[in-house]
Amino acid sequence: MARGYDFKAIEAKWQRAWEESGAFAATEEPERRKFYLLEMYPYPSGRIHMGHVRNYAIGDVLARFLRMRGYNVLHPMGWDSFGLPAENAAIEHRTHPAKWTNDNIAYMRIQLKRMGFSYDWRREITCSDPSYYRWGQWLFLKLYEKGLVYKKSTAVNWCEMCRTVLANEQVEGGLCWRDGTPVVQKELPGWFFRITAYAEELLSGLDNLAGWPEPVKVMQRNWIGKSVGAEVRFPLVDRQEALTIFTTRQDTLFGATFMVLAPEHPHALALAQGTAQEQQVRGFIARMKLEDRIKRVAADTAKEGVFTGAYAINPLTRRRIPVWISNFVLPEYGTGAIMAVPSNDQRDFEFAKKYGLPIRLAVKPVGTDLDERDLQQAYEGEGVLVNSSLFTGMDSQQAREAIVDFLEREGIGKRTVHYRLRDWGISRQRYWGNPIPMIYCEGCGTVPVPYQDLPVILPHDVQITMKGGSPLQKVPGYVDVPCPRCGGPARRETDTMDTFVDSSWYFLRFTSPGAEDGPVAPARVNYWMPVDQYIGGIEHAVLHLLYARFFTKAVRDLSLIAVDEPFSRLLTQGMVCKETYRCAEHGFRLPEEVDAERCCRACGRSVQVGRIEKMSKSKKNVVDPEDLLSQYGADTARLFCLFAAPPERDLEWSDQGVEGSFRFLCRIVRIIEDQEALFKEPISSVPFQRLIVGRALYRRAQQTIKRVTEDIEDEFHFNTAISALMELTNEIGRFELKGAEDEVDERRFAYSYAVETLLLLLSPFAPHLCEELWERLGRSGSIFQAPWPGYDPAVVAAEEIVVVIQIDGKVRSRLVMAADADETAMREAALADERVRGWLQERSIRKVVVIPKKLVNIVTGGI
RNA sequence: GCGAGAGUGGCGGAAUGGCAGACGCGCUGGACUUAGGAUCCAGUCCGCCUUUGGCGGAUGGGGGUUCAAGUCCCCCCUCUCGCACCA
Repeated sequence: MARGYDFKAIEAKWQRAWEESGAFAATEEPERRKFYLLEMYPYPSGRIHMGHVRNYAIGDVLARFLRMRGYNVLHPMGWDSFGLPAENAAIEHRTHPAKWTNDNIAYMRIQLKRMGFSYDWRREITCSDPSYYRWGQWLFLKLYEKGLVYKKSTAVNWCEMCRTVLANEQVEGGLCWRDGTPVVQKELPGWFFRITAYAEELLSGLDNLAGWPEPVKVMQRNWIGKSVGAEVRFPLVDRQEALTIFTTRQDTLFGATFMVLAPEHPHALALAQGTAQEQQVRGFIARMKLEDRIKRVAADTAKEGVFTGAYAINPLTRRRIPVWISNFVLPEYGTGAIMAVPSNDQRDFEFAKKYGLPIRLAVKPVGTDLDERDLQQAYEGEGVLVNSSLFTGMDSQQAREAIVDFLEREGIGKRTVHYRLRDWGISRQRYWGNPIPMIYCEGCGTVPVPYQDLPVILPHDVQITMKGGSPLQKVPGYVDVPCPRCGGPARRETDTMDTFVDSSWYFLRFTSPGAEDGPVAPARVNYWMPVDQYIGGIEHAVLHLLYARFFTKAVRDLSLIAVDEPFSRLLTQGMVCKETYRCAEHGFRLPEEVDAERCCRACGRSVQVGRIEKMSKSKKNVVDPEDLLSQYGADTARLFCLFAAPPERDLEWSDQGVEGSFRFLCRIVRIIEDQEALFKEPISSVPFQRLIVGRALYRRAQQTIKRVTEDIEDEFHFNTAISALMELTNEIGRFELKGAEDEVDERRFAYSYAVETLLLLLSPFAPHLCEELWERLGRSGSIFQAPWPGYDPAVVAAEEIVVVIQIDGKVRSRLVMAADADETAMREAALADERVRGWLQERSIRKVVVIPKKLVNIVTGGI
C-alpha cells in the first residue's frame, strides 16, 4: 500500500465508477439552471504540465461545487491539436504529425482522467479531426460570403526557421518565440479575417463584461487602440493631388509647419521625382526597406528623414510647408502621413530641431506667456489656442470640435476614427492546420469550395521538410483539382488556417459536438451559451480572447447563435513558478543535480539559487504531474495547487507544501478510520437547542459551511476555503467522543455531523478520497449526488462573543458578552471592568465608541 | 515614457476601516518509540521588564484623514506584467 493511505487504489476505483455511471454527462434540460464552465483546452504537446493541473483543478472545484448546488453543469474538454510543433516532431521523431498528435492526445487524456477531472468526455473535441475542422471551413466560407474574409498581399512577420508567418504575439522582441530566430518582414499574399469591422463593438462590449479582470480589458482596449480625430487634406503646391493626414489634435493645425510621410507612402518617391532631392530620397527609401522593421518601430530608434523637395499648403494658415519623409511615420497607421506640429508634439519637435524646421506655437498652457522661441520641448497638454486666426484664445478641447466642424464645412477634412487593430492574417504556409477551402481557376478566378464538397480533407501522404513552401504544394492529388464552377483545371489553396481560428469557436461546438447539419445545433447552443465561467492563462488576454469575441459576433451575425459575448466571467490564473538553480559552469541545474550544500554535483561549485520563475524545461525547474500522481495521488496534487495561492496569483511551488497537503488528507483518513465503528451504528440526531457539549463543534461545522460556500462562490478563494476545512479538521481531532453516559448520543451526533460536513465541503477539492470515505461512512450513493450542505444563520452566529476593550485605540481588556448586548450594556460593562478602571485612573473620558458585537474604544483626555 | 497590479514573520499566504500574522510550511521542545524523515502535544513577529503576566514597537518609506488605518487620501521608493515613435 502507498504511504499514508492507498490513494492509488482509491483514485482508480472512483475514476472507474464515475466513468461507468456517466456521472458528469451533461444534457440539455431547459427547466434546470444551466452553468457552462470551461477551461482553455490544451495543445497536445505530449504530457500535461503543472499549469494544466492548476487550471483544470480550479475549474473542477467549481464544476463539482456547482453540480452539488443543483446546477446543470456543462464541463467539457478537447484538444487544440493543429499547429507547428506536430510538424517539427514529425521530422525529429520520423513520424507523421497525425500519429504524433493522436498519440499525445491518447496519453494526455489518460493523464487528465487520472487527475479525476469531471469532464463530459462524450463531448470531446479534436481540432485536427475532420468532423471538427469541416465546420471551421464551413464558417470560413460563410464569413467569406459576408465579406468578412478576403485575400491580400501585405508585409507579414516571417520566421525563416518555422517557414511560416507568425502572429504578432509570437514575435518577442523581434525574435520568434519558439526558436529565437530573428523575424523578418516579408511581402506575402494571404487570407484575412476582417476583425476591424467589429472594432467598435469589440471595444464597447468590454464595458459590459463586468466579470472580466480589469487588466485583460485594459489590454484589449490598448490593442484595439481607438483614436478619434480628423482626416485633413493638405493640397500640394503645383500639383493636382493633396496629401491626406490623420490627426487627433486638429486644434494644433495652425502649428503644422511641415509634413512627414512614411517611406512606404505611395507619394513618397513621386514627390521627389525631378527635384534635386530625388537621389537622396530614393536612397533613403531603399535603406528603410532593408532596415529591420522591429528596430525601426522601436521607440528609441533615432528619427531621421529627408526632404522630398515638394511643398504642401497648410489649409488653415495657407502657408507653404515642406514635405519630408521619415522612419518615425508608420505606413500602416492612419494614412501613413502626418502633419508635423513641433510646438505641440514631442516627436515633431525633435525632428524639427534636428533638421532646422520652423516651429510655430499653436496651443499654450493656460495663464502662461509661452513663446515658441523659448520652447525646450513640445507642449503636449491642453491649453489655449494661439496664432490660430479666429480660433485664437479658444480652449483646446473645444477647439478640436470647432475646427473639425470648420474643416467639414469647408470641405477640407472630416471627423474620422482610427483603430490600431488590424485585420487578422490567418494564412499559414504549413501542413498541420485546417485547409483553407478555396480554389484558384484561371478562368473563374478565386472560387470557394462548394459546401457539399466539405470538408477539404488534409491529405495524409506529405513530405515535411521545413524547406520550400507549404508541404501541401507538393501533393499533386491535392493541389490539382477541377474548378468547381467551370470544370477546367484549377489549383487548390495550399495555406492552412492559423490554429487560433480553431480555438475561436470550439466553445460553441462543445454545446452540440455531434451536430451534422451545421457547426452547432441551434437549440443546444442557445441553451448553453454563453460560457458562464471561463478559466485560463493571462497570456491569451488579447489574442485568443479577442479572436473568440470576434468570432462570436460574426457567428451571431450569421444567425447561428444569439449571444453577443462568448464568456460572461473570466478568471485568469497565475503561473506556476519554482526556484531555479544555476551553476556557473553547467548552467541551469535540476534539483537532483544539486546537493544539500547547494553545490553542483557535476563540478562542486556552489549554485546560485535563482529567482522564482515560471516553470520551464529550459530553466530546469519543472515538476512533472506524473511524479506527483505516483507519490501523492491526484487529490493531493489538486489540493496543493488550490491551497498554495489564490487562483489569480502566481503559485510558488513547494515540495514541502505538497507534503503538507498530503498530511492533511492522511489526517482525515485517520480520523475516520479510528471511528469507523461509530459510523456503522445508527446515530440519532439532536436538535441544536439541546446541544451542550457538542454545541461548539456543531456550530463550527455550520460556520465552515458558510465560509467555504462564500469563499468558492464569491471570489474563488479556494486557499482560504481549504484553511477553513483544516480548522474544522483540527476541531474534530480535538473533540472528545467519550463522556458521561447521558452525553454520548449528543457527542456522537455532533461528531458525525462535523465529519460528514467536512467530507461534503472537501469533496470538490479532493473528490476521490471524499467519495471513498463517504462510502466508508455507510452513506449510500455518490457524494456528488448529495446536495451541498446548508446552514442556519442563527446557529452560525455565536450567542456569546469576545468584545475587545480599547483605551485610546490600544487593546487593554477583553470581555465575554452576549452577542446581542446593546450599546449601553457594552459601554457599562467596559467601564466597569477592573483592568479598564486601572487604566482610567487620572484620566478623563472624552468619548466612548461602541461597535456592537465588536469592540468598545474609550477615548480619554490624557492624564 | 504610459498603463495595470503588487510590496505583511524564516517561507507560501490570512485579515466587511475595528484584537495584524488565520491556515499551511519550516523551526524549537516534549511524548510515544529499537528507530523517526510516521504520529500526537506544546511553542514559534521583534524588543524590553523579575515571573504568572505585562509594556513598547512592527504590514516598503514619509505625511494625512479617523475614536480606530495593512485597509481610505497625498508624496516617494522597489518589484512584476502589459503597451510603447499609434500621429
